[in-house]
Amino acid sequence: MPMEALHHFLHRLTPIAPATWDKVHPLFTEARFEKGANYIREGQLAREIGFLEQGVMRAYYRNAAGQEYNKHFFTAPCFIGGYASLITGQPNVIQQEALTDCTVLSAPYAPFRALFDSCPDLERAARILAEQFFVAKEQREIEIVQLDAEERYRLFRERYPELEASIPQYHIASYLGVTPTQLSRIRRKSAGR
Amino acid sequence: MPMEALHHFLHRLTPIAPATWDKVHPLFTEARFEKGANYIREGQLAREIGFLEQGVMRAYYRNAAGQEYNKHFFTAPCFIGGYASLITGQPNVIQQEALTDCTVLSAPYAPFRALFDSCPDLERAARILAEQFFVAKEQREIEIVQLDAEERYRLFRERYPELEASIPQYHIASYLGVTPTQLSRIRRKSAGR
DNA sequence: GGCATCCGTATACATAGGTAAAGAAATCAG
DNA sequence: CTGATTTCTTTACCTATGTATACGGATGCC
Repeated sequence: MPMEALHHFLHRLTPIAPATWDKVHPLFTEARFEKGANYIREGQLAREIGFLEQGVMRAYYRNAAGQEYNKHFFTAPCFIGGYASLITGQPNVIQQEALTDCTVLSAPYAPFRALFDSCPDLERAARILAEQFFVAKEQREIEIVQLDAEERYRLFRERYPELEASIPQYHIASYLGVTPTQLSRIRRKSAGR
Repeated sequence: MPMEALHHFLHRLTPIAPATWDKVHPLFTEARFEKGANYIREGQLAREIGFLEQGVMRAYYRNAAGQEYNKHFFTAPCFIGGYASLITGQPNVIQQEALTDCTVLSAPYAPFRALFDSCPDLERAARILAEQFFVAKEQREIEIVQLDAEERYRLFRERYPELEASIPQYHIASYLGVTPTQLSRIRRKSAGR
């Protein structure tokens, strides 16, 4: 089956009728993004929903001073894209960049969402996905506020054991909300263990 | 119409068929919570979904050391309840406390969610609600990480102009992620303006 | 009115983490 | 291999904010 990973991912959210899948999958087309390429850019309206088949991406926010904050690391398989912009119709404030060579399935969001009317199972998948996104965000909020950088680093290593060795440390520092300097101090301190 | 505010709130998310509303509203019962009362407690499974008709509540997280972090202020009308716990089935880690006398419509979540099967419009409302929750969380994450406490205070005052005068400042400090001491310093500094 | 409690503010000190700059190490291009 | 570039670490110094504590004003109870 083509787009096996996407089909499987949706199915784990909720059972998807074959008739629904027949309408969904033709919307998606495959594209490659080389390491360093941007999937979405800030300032534009998001119009596509993406599914990361292979690779690692980062979603980041860049403030007026040009400083970047790594909001999230996407590791395949998962949905990507400017979700908040898709939902609100406001210009996107998040950028997403390939940290490795990536394969992405991409679909225009308007016809995808239009399928919700005739495919309640697809809308259910979207509901569950949004709920999971919310839960993840809530958990991250508590981690940011309650844990210090050292504990957040420990959690990061547990959660993304493969990532640490494969991406630059300044990206990790940015995800943790500290400078590379501080991450280096933390690493030195915990090196004994 | 009874439960007018709830009906109106749902309708603003997406049109709700009369037949759907006829199944939804009997699930809800009204309850009063006096200032200081808890709506949900940590450590238990959330089983109810609530709708705040009147009043102000705070959602807070309490860590092992007993320190509290005010995650959110609910101002009627809005949904309340241990949303993450309802979704994941994991024990609730958030508490919600009435900051003023409150009126709440409460429904058991299991039969509410069961209506999604026969009422796609209700599932759509739930999807849109979850999406809005996610967008709000994403925005708050960026505020926490990108803004310093002084700017977050300025934002808080813009966003909840009535709240500042009506709740203790230590609750505001906790929402901002600083101590009352620090909020006091910030207030002194910006008093000139 | 008088007392107790709670809350906001102030002060002194401690600490996590930022900034800047430089050196060390690793990676990459030719 | 070699030089250039990028990344990681270290150091010195500085700032924001936490902790602990004390004080004073408000509020409420008797």
